[in-house]
Amino acid sequence: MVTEGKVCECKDCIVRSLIFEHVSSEELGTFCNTKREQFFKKGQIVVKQGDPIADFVYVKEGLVKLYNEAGQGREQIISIARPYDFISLLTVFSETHYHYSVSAIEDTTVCIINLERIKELVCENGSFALDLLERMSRTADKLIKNYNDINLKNLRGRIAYILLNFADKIYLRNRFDLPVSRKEIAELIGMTTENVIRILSEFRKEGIIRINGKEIEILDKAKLEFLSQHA
Amino acid sequence: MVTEGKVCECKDCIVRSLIFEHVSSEELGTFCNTKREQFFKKGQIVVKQGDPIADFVYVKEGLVKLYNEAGQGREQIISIARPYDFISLLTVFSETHYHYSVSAIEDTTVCIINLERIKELVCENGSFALDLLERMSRTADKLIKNYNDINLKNLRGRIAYILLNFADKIYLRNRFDLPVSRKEIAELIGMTTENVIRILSEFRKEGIIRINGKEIEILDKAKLEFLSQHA
DNA sequence: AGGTTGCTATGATATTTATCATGTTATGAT
DNA sequence: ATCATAACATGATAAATATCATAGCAACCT
Repeated sequence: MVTEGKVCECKDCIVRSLIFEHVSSEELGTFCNTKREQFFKKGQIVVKQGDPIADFVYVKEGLVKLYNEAGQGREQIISIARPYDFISLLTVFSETHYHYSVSAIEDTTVCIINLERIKELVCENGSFALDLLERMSRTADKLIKNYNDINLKNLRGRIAYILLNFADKIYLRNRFDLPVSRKEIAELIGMTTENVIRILSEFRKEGIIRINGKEIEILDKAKLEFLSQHA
Repeated sequence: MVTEGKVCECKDCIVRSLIFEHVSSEELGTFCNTKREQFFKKGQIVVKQGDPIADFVYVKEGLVKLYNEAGQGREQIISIARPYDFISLLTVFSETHYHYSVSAIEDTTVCIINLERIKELVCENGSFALDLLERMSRTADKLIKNYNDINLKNLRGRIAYILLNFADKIYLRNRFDLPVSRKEIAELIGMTTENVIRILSEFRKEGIIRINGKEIEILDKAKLEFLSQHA
């Protein structure tokens, strides 16, 4: 984990207020002295699988992917995280080394807090502890639901699902640039690269989407929703 | 959730000491007054998806399955939980209704604590809060790893994997009675019932296992381990 | 004890998905 | 601007998995 970075200009950081709404001004001041921001360009590694865990990290701005390097150069993408999502939440309290890697898929700024500080705050502030339990609970639940949803779908359903996810959850519009390659989409939803390309081409031929390189425009959202639900 | 049950005879409950090792005798006394045990016969439902969440539940003795009723009468089994595993951990802090059902797959005793009491303890006792974060973190991490492992395997690898899981993690021996049907195995590892039956038959013909109805004996563990890793 | 339902088992066939090969285009480095 | 590499795209074929059908056995209910 890169340890340099300037101290957070806290008054501009809306992420902080969402996370630490139960923290008093005094406690907040303490954090401001130690919290750091780090900027990563698209493609850079934020957290490396196997590195010792020292920090609590969350996304302030940008987009990252969480992935598992499964051996033989293979990757499995676990999720794509955006602002307000925690990155390392699921392992930092139970392991000494990161189980996943995190890298930026768009230019990204993360906030970094020493994990010991977080643990101290958990011990001192019950409301904060409960809030953290809630966020961890929600993150885990979402992942499980996602895994189960994906596993029930055929290949067309999966592509429909992920396109709708980009449109409705990440970019909030029907026209966007994919932040990842076809290969990475395959790693995220458990297909091969060629099949991702084929299904996207089918959707283009069927007039469901328009493709211009990385740029995707959804033309028939109702059809995508149908495919996502009934596949 | 069934609400009747006799008060816990705490001195016999080794589960309690594992979970609440940071709790003082005074706090423990408070819990003893409110914690309840409930017995469920194989097949009975412990927690029903959609029911409002009021309790914190864990397995004292026996075996349960966590499952998602996915519509059209279909189930997806998320995991099998045994003593010391939490059952409802992943949703109780972030939702108002259970996202999963839980039912006993062997005769099972669970301990039940009112969730508000747990939340109060989280607020009062920082060490307990940290311990709970660690357990939740570990549970979630295990599930994610399991999903990712399973998704990389073909059908023979999945059957090998689940048989080894029963042998090494649940029954701690190479000969055991399956606690679930072939259909439920299919729901756990994402296959069809017929394929589970076929692969088990293949393993029997290849001399890898011996099958006697629900009773399974592993004859060639090295082969199973190989199949689990290279499929 | 008998009947009903669910589970197990096997065979045949259909469908889905992966793999391999080849060519084109885009991107990044020099 | 050029070259090399990676990504995208398409076609053909193989492999894996699901589906459908049928029969026998086990478990549960009356």
